[in-house]
Amino acid sequence: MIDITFIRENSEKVKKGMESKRQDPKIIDKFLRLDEEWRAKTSAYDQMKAEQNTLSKEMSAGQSENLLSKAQFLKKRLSEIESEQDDLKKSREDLLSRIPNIPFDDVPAGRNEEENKVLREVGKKPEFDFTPKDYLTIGEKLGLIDVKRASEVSGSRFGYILRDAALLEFALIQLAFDTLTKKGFIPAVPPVMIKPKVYEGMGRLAADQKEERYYFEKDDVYLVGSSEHTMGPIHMNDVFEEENLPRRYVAFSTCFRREAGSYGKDTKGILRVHQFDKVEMFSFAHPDKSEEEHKFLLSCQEELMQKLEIPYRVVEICTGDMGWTDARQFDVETWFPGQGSYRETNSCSNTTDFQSRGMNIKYKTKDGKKALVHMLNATGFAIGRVLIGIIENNQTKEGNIRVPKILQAYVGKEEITG
RNA sequence: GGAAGGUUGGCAGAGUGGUCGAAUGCGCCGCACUUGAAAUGCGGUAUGCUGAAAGGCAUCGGAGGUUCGAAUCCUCCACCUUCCGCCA
Repeated sequence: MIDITFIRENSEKVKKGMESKRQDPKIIDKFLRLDEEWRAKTSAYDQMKAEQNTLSKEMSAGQSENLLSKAQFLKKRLSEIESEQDDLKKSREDLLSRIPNIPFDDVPAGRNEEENKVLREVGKKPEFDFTPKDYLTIGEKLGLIDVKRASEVSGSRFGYILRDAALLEFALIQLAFDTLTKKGFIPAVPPVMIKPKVYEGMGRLAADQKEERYYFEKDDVYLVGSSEHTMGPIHMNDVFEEENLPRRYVAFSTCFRREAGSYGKDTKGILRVHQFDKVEMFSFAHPDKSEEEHKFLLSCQEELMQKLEIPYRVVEICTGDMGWTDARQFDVETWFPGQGSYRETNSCSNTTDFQSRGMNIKYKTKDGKKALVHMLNATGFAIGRVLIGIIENNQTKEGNIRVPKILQAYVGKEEITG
């Protein structure tokens, strides 16, 4: 959630920010109008309530008969005002949930992913003396991926990860945890179900995201789309000592996404599925240092990719393509030779105080005051997509897959063959 | 799934209709005393909204209700603890 005082004082800036994120800036005017009405109503309510409180005190001191009729009138009037106030409050909150985080001033402006800014390309693209195949052809032939059977069992956009591919999954998880816990990240396996109220606070049930979530009506819980969603709330209502920041976690969980609105997009294979596993980094940082922390998380992502010896590029996401909660976002895109293109495998976001406000996560400043922390999240390995990267980059002429050096010890072999 | 008990400020814990935003203790902060510390004494110590400020309003797990007035009474819900059942 965005800072309401900031909207009141910087409405033009917020409108521009919304426009740059391709949201309707008129929402701000509507919001400000309602906000003002709500404040007027609140003040009227408070005044009348004050009158009632005084009256009650007088009655407790005696002479209740004389004052009773006045008290009863106040009671009736108050309940009317209260319901008007409630309506205003609801509409106001509804509008608030339609305002995203505002990008930093120096985020590249742009409408869609075509205007993202490539910062660097790292690693040498493999050269093949044959036409490289796509991961699904190789994976199916070697018995590593089965989407046909998965679709019969579970529907479209599911996959079985089998044999050495399943072993590779655990190897990747282990590699990520080994690498990151050495840097002081706290290892975690979070819940994958989350209460609506908490989810809202994380900004992940906003108007544009709700359709993306799985929801169990009977239990009133959602399935998380990422371990980010339950790692942020681990410090709900906490106050950090300043010296304990940044606090970093590396979490593993399955992620669930309805993929609503992506019909026809990447329908084949396991690139875009309803369920996948992911290692995620999460950080709670001092607001003055969150940009620095953001770069650190990005460097961790790059380190992990470099350990796999797979070529990738780093992209700064333009305003129009950014996430709802983000003030700045980098993506790591992995080279997929079978497709002849870079595809998003990692994302790295600074949500500033957009999530910490909803979660009420603060730190104590040197002069004893409390202020909101900044919250950041970054993909470690999105397993399915990394597998694609490994398979396509390390394929051999014979249709086998060389196991990246660093994973060989985990998997127990140098090459995956049929 | 069944039964019982519980949820109050950083913590412990009092409080069963009005003077309770809340006793007391611990903790924490400040001051005094002290070479320093401990001990002791004095004072302070929840959050949010609103307001230029003074102040006002709200909050005792959550939502409703009764009442002129609710931490306190009623209803529903959530969570915790213990026991039974079930289960990896």
